[in-house]
Amino acid sequence: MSFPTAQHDHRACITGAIAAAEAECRSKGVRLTDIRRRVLELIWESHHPVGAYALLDILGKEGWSAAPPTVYRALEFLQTNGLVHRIALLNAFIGCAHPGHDHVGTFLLCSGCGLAGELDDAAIAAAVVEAAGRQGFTVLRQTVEIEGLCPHCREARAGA
Amino acid sequence: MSFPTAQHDHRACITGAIAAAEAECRSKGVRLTDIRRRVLELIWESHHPVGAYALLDILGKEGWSAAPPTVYRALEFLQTNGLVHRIALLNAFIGCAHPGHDHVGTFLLCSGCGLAGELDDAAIAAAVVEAAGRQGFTVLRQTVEIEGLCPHCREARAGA
DNA sequence: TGTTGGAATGTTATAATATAACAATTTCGA
DNA sequence: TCGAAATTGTTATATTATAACATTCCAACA
Repeated sequence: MSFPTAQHDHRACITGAIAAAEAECRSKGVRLTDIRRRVLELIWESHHPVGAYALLDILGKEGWSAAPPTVYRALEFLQTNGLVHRIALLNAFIGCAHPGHDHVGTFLLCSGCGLAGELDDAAIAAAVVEAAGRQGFTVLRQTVEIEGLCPHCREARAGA
Repeated sequence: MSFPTAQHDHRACITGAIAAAEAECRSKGVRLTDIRRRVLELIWESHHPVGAYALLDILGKEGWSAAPPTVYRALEFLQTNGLVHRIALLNAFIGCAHPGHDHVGTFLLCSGCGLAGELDDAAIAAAVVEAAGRQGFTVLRQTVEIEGLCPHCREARAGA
């Protein structure tokens, strides 16, 4: 699973994600340039899905020559290479928990705290393909975004 | 099912949708005003999901005093009352095929022709709740958007 | 029947998200 | 080193959505 928990080591998580991205890019023969790597790091450093303009602000403060296309290009590269996902409901981006491993993007979005987690659930994907198939529809890509309450926020709400 | 087929009577479909909306609003004690009804009709008249600004253009040409808030307010009302759905991937709106009947929005979006259909599949919804539940996550709302090829476009592609 | 209060709409301005188009620079193999 | 392709810089603009406040409408009530 990958819904963030309190005790996970976020620093190590970022380092690992970058290392995995480096490996993935090497194996694909594509270039994880400075700006692309930095955008990926920023996305992983955030505890929530991040918007393009939030990334842009940070890059600007860090001294990068940054305009919207700078960020959107980096994001496009990262998406194309399976390193980040775009959450359509939020217009925001989140690091991919399983780069390289071809998979469907399924996300849990907590309405309480804003945390997001990626789910890799074969049963959902299968049910989607099955239901679509019954209509003669060929599935190319699935977007499953689940809004609700994470364990922590549910507790908090129940307690109140 | 509700993926549009060639032989369905679109005119009758719109009339029925409006009648259902009237009934739904009456039973809820909310007002389907002229502008709200017209927006709903325009959405049903379109064979594809429609963007807010496309609606705005049409309303303008029809002589309504229309600015963005006009349309967005109508859309918000229609969404709140379960009469239209917003497709997050397209920033566009589609008539709800099952108003009144509380349900999850699951959509088939054809990448070939742009047609969209609504699916009401209990198995997908159940799989989502099940998978989320295993993470201790309480589901409030599901967004399932399935991109792919409708039967017609698949044929066309295969033939080419 | 007049009035009054909340709902709905009008209007102007602007925020937030995303892309087009073209120039300049970098990279990397031939 | 040269040249083509990829990447980045830069300016401008398109697209989607909301804030804020004024005005109008409408239904319930005195």
